[in-house]
Amino acid sequence: MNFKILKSSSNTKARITEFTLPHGKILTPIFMPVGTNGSVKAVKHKTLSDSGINLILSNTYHLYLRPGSDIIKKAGGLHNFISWQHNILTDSGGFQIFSLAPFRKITKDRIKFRSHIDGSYHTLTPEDVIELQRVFKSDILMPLDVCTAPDTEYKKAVNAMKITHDWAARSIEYWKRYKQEWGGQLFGIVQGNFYKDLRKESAEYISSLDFPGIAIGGLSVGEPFDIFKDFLEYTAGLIDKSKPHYLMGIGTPEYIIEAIENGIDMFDCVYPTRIARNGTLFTWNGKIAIKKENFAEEFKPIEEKCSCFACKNYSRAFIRHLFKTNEILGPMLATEHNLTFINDLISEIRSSIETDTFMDFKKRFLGSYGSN
RNA sequence: UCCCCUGUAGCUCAGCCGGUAGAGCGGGUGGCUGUUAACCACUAGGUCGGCAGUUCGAGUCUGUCCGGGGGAG
Repeated sequence: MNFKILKSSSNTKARITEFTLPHGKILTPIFMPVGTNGSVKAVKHKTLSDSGINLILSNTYHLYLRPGSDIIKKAGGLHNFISWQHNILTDSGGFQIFSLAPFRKITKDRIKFRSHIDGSYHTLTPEDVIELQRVFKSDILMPLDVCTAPDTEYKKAVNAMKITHDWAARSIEYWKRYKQEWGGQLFGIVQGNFYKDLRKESAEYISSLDFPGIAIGGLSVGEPFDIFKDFLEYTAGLIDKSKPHYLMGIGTPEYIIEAIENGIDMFDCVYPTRIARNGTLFTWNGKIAIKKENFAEEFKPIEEKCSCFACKNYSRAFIRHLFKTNEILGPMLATEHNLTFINDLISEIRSSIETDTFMDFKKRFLGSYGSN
């Protein structure tokens, strides 16, 4: 994978790194848009690649249920199936089974659950989940893990962590048998809920295994921002620094900045794309809800400093009109804009790390963006 | 001039045999963080055209005036 740290901030843990995946080189920090079903909702693949995005996230659980791995196998893998020749990280689906399955039972060696689509019964082992991602030919694979809610009692958190660790070891063993086939990289996931001793144990254990990258899971699951920051800082400080760091499921500009400050290299989130579809847009002066009446006659772009297609061609008034009339173009333009905004934010952050002025940038950004 | 229909929230309209009003849209607010989400939740607006009757009680019945729409001449 050839992981290299290109630049480190002197007064924070922020860093610029690069590594190579089967479908091209990754420069971090990087935000991965979420395309659960192989499509980032409301945007074409070309729109993504044109704006420099070369790593998206898909979901093993969703793709396993629909269309099923047989079809993806017949298509020649996920890249061919969805017609995306850049990198794909596939999440395992542990989080989905945790968050949405109406029925689930986790035992020591497998997970049983019912489909959210038709209620059908399914069983997956950690090996099955790696096998699915092998069929997909994912560039980054994630192992099945057990995610827990913030209010989970200690004993249950311990149990979930132990199962996660056991499955991590099994996943890596299975992956090692086949990884040469296509070069996909398996990341480990740190759990431990909101207990520092468990976070420490998990970070150390996952770091001790032979994963090419380390992910932090189980954060940003409903806890207050201060708790998130506390556990992020604590956990990120304990993972192997010679590997890429991936914080799962964030976020907003504030969360992203916090993550980068703590040495996180990669993150993914539905937030920018989902709020876009729901009519909320990022600007350097904070978010705006474009459907509000006060934008009805604003003939300027969403964000003057933005170079996205929406900002180059359309006014706030028109985009509001698209949303009010329920035109599909509204969510499309909004999504493109929000992804561009996050990309621009991250490239500014990268520049600030280059010049070792990350904290100055953070202060300046939050000063104008606000902390909403 | 006569006849019929009609006047209820910003808009379009519901309100059975009378018991002090609702919806959709629009407005406002909040939410969305390893996607079951172009979604969800909450909220503000009405002396029911005016006046006078009947009635214990009228948006609902009666009279009349005013404003719309249609028809006949």
